[in-house]
Amino acid sequence: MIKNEATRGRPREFDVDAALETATQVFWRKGYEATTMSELVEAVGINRASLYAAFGDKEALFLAVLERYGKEYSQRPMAALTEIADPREAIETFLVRTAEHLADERLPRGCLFANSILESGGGSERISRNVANGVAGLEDAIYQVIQRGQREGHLGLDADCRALARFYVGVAQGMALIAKISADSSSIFDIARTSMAAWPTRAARGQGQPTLVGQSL
Amino acid sequence: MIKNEATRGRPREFDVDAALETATQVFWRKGYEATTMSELVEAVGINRASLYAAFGDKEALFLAVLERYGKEYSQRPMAALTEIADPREAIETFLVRTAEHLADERLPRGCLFANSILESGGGSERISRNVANGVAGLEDAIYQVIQRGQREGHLGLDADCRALARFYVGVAQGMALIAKISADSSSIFDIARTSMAAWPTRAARGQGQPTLVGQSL
DNA sequence: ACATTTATGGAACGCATTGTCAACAAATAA
DNA sequence: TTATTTGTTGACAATGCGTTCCATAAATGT
Repeated sequence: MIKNEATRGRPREFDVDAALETATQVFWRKGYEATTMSELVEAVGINRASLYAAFGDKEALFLAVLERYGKEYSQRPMAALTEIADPREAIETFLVRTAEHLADERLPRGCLFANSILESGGGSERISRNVANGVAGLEDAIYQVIQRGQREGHLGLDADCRALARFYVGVAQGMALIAKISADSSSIFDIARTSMAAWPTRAARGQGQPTLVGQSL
Repeated sequence: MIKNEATRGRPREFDVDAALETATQVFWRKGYEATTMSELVEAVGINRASLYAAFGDKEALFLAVLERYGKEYSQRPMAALTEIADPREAIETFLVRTAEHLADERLPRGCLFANSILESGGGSERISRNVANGVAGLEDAIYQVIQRGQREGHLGLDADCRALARFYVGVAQGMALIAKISADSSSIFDIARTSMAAWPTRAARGQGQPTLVGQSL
């Protein structure tokens, strides 16, 4: 976390959060490796040493950017998973909001998390772990929704909740990747819409009658 | 293309294709930006100048690597789309082979094409176009299979072939992304298997495509 | 044999990049 | 005021990067 207040000494002349937002845009557009500190310095509009003093080195700055991105940009899609009672509708809304996020022309292309995943391997270990944790958190949130839906009878007991959760995470990531290369945003909406056809209805084709034994994972 | 034969002069002491394969591994593991020429020189085991003489600069080498990767590694999954008559089985096999490719522990993590998508924006324009063309080619190949299946009556006439093709491309990309971060390869097989549940049967359950708030095409 | 062509090895160049330093400025606490 | 703490500034060091050059080695054609 970046400290934002000091009781003694000269106060900061720039807004930390605004600087972080600007840095986010640059990293998002160009990627971690390809972004230079000089670019960041110029974009943020402060001195080089001030940037280092406030955030540490490039890796620390990027980690702060990732954290802020998670709170600022992925909140709206993720919220659908807890706001909406019906599990199918919750996930559909999550996907649509994700697509809207990816299609927003005011923002850089793709998803910063997904972009960072592709870079993992060449980059630092901490960055990879950070992003991997974010994705794992998403899978878990989706899994909770689906499992609750199964308990409440919206899904058949034969549905594989873990596989479904993994599938919708994969769909979201696929959309993010396509959004990076496709100028036409209709692709990602096609993907979101089509993926909902994989949703298991309770009366799945001819499986045995549900047992009362709680199973899963 | 790289010339491999010369009638006059001293013959090359290394195998061009083997060098390209080694370079592929390095780029694949570390990414284009993060890979240095020194690493490539060391990995290939030849001299710096020889590498430049044979392939040109870093970008040209990477383009050669991309071309070779397309032929060497994506051929087997793609071949399923033309080999197998039944459209559903063709796409399912394509996905499974893709998953097998991604799960192969002898190979670097992820898919080189998918990994390279990130470089679009930070990297060169030619690389972006190259990768985008590859993805567009995949979408088209899948589209052909689905459309043929529709003509031959395997799919209902109400199926949206374009959306389906985009969906399965997105699934493949999502799998490639998950393969980068998940140590457990069961995730990608879950994704491949679950995505086939979105396949439209001829006697689709009455309602046709699910409704989705907001936009489409 | 000689001239020509190409590959090799190692050093070197020019430049970009990350990160740091010491001096100066501006605030608070006493 | 004075001391202290902290932010700002511009320049600078240190390193690593992609790329090229040059002398040498090894093949072919005449």
